[in-house]
Amino acid sequence: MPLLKTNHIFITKIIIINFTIMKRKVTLKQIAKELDVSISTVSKSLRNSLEIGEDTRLKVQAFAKFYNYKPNNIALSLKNRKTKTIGIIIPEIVHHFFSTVINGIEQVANENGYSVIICLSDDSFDKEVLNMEMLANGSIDGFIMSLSKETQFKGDFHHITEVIDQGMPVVMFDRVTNEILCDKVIIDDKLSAYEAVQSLIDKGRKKIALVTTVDYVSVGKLRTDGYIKALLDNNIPFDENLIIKIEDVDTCEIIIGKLLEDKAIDAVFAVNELFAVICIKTANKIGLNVPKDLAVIAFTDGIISKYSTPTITTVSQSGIKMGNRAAKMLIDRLESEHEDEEEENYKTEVIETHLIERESTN
Amino acid sequence: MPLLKTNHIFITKIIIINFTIMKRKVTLKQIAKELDVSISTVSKSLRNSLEIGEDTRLKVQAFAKFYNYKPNNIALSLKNRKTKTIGIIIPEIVHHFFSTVINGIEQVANENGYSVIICLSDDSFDKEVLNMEMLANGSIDGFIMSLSKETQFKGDFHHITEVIDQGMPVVMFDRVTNEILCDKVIIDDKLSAYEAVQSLIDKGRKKIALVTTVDYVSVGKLRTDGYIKALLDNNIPFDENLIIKIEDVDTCEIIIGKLLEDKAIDAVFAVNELFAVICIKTANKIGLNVPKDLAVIAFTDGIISKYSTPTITTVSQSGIKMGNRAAKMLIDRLESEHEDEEEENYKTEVIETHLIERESTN
DNA sequence: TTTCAACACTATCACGTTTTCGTAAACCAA
DNA sequence: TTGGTTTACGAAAACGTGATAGTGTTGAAA
Repeated sequence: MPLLKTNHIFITKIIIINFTIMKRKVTLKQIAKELDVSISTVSKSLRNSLEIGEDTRLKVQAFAKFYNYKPNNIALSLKNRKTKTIGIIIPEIVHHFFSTVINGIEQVANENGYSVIICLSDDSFDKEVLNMEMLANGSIDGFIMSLSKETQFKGDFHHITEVIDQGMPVVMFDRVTNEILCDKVIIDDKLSAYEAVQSLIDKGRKKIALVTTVDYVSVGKLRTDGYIKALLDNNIPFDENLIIKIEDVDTCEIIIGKLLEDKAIDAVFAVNELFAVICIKTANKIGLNVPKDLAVIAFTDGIISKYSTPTITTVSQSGIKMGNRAAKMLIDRLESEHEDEEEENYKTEVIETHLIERESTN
Repeated sequence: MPLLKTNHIFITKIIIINFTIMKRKVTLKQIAKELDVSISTVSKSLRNSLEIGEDTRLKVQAFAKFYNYKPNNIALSLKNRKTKTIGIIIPEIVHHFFSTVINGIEQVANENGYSVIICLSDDSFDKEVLNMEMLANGSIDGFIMSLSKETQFKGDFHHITEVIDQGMPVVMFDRVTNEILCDKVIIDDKLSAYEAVQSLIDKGRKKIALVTTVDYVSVGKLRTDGYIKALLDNNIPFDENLIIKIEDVDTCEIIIGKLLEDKAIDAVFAVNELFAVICIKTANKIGLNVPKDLAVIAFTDGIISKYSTPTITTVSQSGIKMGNRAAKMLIDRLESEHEDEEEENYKTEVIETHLIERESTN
């Protein structure tokens, strides 16, 4: 109690403690003990409650400041039953699109005082389930996720239903499914593909191939639909042999080579920029000039398209914007949830895309 | 109590509860109440303690399983005073190298039951400090980080010292500083640069330019040292005008163009693949052929080098491996910390690099 | 019959907060 | 003096868990 009576004693005492506990995180309890008051008094003083007399209040505040007291997040999380943390589950992170989405999420999250905790499914169903279960046990307030390939293939979404049933909000983006009711952020894959193919047709291309993924990936399917619709709307016969579905990136060069040589293609629409750049390289090898002999458009604008030679015309989907929107939707739901319990009006937001014309189409 | 006497009643009861609390997360307390035993009994039953009679034990386990009981992570974290979570702080995530490091960290973390929580500094000192303070208040057990440009520029590391003093282990990678004592994972930037430049010299290149970042970025500085040493060791006069330091990526093309046109360069060593690909594109524009007229080597092997035309020879530093090692070091320290308090023998691990020869050097 | 152990469970505390409620002491009016 | 209102603080509960330390009943050995 005489501790703070004079500045001198105050300082002395602090230095001693300083050496003793070595700046280790200080708690309310320790402050209380040191200052010979109750924990409640310390807590209230730090929140500047008028319940506490000014002397005590200032004393506690000074002490706490000196020790750099910060409330323990875990304790707060437990007490408030919310963690101010968003869980992100994505198939992979070494991927331009996904990392831009994370960036977008992180921006909005940070602005609103949320942290993000990231788990990778590696496109594996089991890892996706495991990670979700792990995070769902109290670590986070809500999910933002994009489905793994395997999950889309299996069509098993029980792990997602489960967390939603537990009252934990989920926002899905890009690779979504109709079988789950929740907020979603997507682009209009079909329309964007349609417009891309239409732009090729407008430039006089007649025989347009599609290089896509296997069917169960939702976006691949939708983009294929858009491709077909564009052809049919322009009275171009649809030839199934002009669609190739890549399963393994490492061996796809051969398949693409065959396509280019055998079919007298004059344009390629690729569902991602990796496929597109491989097409260009393969075309060059067999003596085709891009864009003269072969026009190439890729879905998803990334770093490759920008720096490839020739640069690649792409359908740009802003990952940042998707991330921003997804985070906004999730946080809105988290913060409103208290007021009106269970007024589930799920929304699906569509992010606009636009064509970035570069050298690979003339 | 008669609840579980017959299967019929058991099921009925469960369905009723199911409708009532809607699969909301169940706690020990709720199970205890429902089964009319104490919380301790439930807890012990679930950990299969022999203290509890078999009947009760099985009953509790069945009930818990049905309700998909999982212990609350936050409560565990508070109790055990560890979160099983690793905090990662990096300058940016939309960056091939950093995302591979995250991937590497996540692998090892997951194998050891850890989650990762990621914060981006956006190369800003303030954001780095803020994020660290946020995470240091109990959210994580330790840090893995790479310094932001601004932090390196300011040379202010008090936020890092602070968390280390609090007893929280820190592992730094790639962009590190000698001013902080902690575990580190780096590559031998100087040696790797030396070897890259030497390989250019071995191929007969005489006038080798260096395209690098501003000096305060630690790795940029080290790579410059290696470049200079290689030149001198080969009796090639070192010309300061052949070093250009890029501050702004968007406007650097002009500077690079000037360099190529004015100086009759026959090779470029770029400290990252972005600079390298810009060099190639600029060279092409002014009529230089890569690799005939100009050889190009880049530091850091990424997606651009692989798909650029021509493909780019690079110094490969495995981000995955760096991430693996960093995570291993951190976890080792976390798990051993209890046994021998403060036996701080910090290590610096050096990840080997190797040259990946591609088309941009002949 | 007493004593001791085994059994099967329960009470309590601690982790670090915040918050609600309670209560002495002091002051004031009647 | 009595009753009532401030003032200034403290006790305790709660969040969910797990460990430690009980506790009451039963059965068996002495």
